[in-house]
Amino acid sequence: MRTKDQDKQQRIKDAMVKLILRDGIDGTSVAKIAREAGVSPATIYVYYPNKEAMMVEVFREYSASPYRYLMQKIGPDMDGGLLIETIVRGCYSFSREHEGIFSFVEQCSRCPSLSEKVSEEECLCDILDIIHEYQRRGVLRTYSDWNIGAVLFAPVRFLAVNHCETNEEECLNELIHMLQGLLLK
Amino acid sequence: MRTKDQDKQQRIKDAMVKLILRDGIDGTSVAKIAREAGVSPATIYVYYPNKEAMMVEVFREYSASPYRYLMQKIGPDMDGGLLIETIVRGCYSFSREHEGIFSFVEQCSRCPSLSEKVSEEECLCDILDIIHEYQRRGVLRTYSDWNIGAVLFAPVRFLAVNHCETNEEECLNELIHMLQGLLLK
Amino acid sequence: MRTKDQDKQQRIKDAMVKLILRDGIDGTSVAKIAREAGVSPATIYVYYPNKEAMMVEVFREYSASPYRYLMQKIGPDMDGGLLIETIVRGCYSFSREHEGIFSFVEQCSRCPSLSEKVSEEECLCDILDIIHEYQRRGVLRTYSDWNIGAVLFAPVRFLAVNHCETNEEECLNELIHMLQGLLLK
Amino acid sequence: MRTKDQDKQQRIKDAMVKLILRDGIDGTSVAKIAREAGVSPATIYVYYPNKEAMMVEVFREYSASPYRYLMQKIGPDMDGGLLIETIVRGCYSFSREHEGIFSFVEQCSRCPSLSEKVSEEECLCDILDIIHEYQRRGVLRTYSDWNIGAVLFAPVRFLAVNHCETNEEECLNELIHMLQGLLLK
DNA sequence: CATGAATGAGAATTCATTCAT
DNA sequence: GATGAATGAATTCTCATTCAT
Repeated sequence: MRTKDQDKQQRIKDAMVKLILRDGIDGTSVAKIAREAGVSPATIYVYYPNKEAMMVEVFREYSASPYRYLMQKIGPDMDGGLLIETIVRGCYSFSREHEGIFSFVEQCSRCPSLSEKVSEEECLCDILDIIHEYQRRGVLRTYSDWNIGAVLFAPVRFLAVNHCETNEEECLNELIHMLQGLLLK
Repeated sequence: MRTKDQDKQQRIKDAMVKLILRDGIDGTSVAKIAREAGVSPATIYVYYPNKEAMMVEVFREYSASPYRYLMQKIGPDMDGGLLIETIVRGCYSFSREHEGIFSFVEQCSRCPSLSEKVSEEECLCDILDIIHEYQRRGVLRTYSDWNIGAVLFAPVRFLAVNHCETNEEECLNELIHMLQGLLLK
Repeated sequence: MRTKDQDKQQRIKDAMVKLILRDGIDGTSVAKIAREAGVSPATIYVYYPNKEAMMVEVFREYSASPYRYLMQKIGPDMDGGLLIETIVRGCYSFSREHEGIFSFVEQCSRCPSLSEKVSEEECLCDILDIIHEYQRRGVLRTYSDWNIGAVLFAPVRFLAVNHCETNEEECLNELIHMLQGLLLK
Repeated sequence: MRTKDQDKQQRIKDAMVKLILRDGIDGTSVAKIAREAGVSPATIYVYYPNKEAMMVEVFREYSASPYRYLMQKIGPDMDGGLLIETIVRGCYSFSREHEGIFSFVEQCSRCPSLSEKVSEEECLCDILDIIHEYQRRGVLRTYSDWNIGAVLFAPVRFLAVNHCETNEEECLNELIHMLQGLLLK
């Protein structure tokens, strides 16, 4: 018995993400993924029962990853302003450092068949816990979770998606400033 | 006969939008669109040179439509608070009244091959002109266009995409309130 | 608009029958059929929605054909003995002259998914009407339809399937003789 | 350990027969058989060199089984009428009690690549020896072996295949009566 | 002996597009 | 302009079989 090759599965995921960044979900076939990953198309079906399930599973896995990335940047003793800055800047740098995953998740979350199977909510969970703590301590204003999520993450992703690359830095600083004014007490 | 043709082309667009809402971009073929529109696949090629061009053209056309929709709701004599409320509420109601177009544009704008051919910027143009006017009159704070767009449109779309249907109304009111605080002088 | 090519559809059926005779149902793919018929695999799907439906439709069509063949050989003024001889000999010669169709029908009628969709009964209908007439006229003994069908058709097909090619003629004569004794009054 | 192995091999055969009854020869893959048998696909290749050989071997084995089943029912001191009744009734009850094997053999015997490798003749052998004995004793008429086989087995299988389930019993009684008339002196 | 992983070849089917009318 | 027929290329996925343990 040969044992399942963890590395192989990772190569499949990487290939998928890379290709979807380049060609979009609808331009990415199982055969292409296999070629890019250096495995046979049939091998993919050892790891996933079908393309749809593969997409859902990888989407589920990666949809949390920007939040995991953020969690590592956030320290427990940050003040409110730094927290907001860290989140916004972190969101943006994630989209640059992990362009593939970022684009992959953005595409999947807009695709009806996929988005209904993975909820953004769950991923937000940990971050919201921290926000709640800051709210309890009177550092951040208390708005509903949906709106906190909406203003903290959507605008910076908007910038990332639309590649306003001129004045990137200034733009980001301004947004941070805006959100600090909006959310800090 | 002009009427007939335009009607046919409209049916093709409607079919495309309807199917992409239901099945996603990658689940929507020319044949399906033709069937849904009640025309022959070949007929589609009378109006568009190929599928890609069709997608781009319709995307281009519809990507401006939420902004056109907004422009009709905005009056020249609104005060700043109402302007913001109208924009946010308009964005949201557009996503509900034109679910297909909203989802279609969201999907296309995340699809690499399409998004690079249609810029969000152009569509924002008219709205930004109005915002600039309000800024000049000292009603709205002056932030860069990108950030104005980011905070005015991205969060409300975030709510629309994630279907936070419980407390929809409250949520929206809160967001409006937040943005008024952020943008009004 | 190109019109559907009746000849093309016939070539598809012929190819299917020919290949199933040679390679069996499970050795016959759509691609092989297409190649044999000189059309593209995709063309087959212009005529049939899928392979299963194609099989069922052609099976249905051909399952009646040995009986149609027989009907042409049977005259209204035959005496009972000749009727039986004609049926038995006709069955046998059909299996020889239309080896493909014979084998195709035999295979399909044993295949669970196909046989449940096409009933032998219907095909027997016309022949049984004639038998009934002979029974009414007191020429043939009255047995149930199922048993009439069973003894008239099954044994001769048994011979055809098992290719008892030595003494083919004698064997057939003997069987005719047996059935005349059994069925004639 | 011998027991274990034979058990495994039997499970493979059982799985094959069960699946072929349900899905037909062409719907039954090695992987499915393995899953149904609770073994690895690779294990099947421990017992058989390939699928074709497995089919042939099991077909050969099982093609004799209705005749073995019959042999157990036939006593040496039966009179001719009872012999015929026992054969016909036995054939029918075998098809009901061992539906899978019956359907499996029927399918295989129509499949060109398999039927040419297994001859019905051999299987009939023992039964024919008994028939010959009855013929020698002047109890049964002397017809050729092919025709004896044809009338004794084909009609009752015809009934079994076509599931004339209404009046099953009467139908069978009638057929027995017919064949007694035909074959008894 | 027994296995799950792995695969090249091929399955059925759909695709975007063009052809002939 | 409009169409259904036709198709080469590509799709997703399964196949029988072998490999490595």
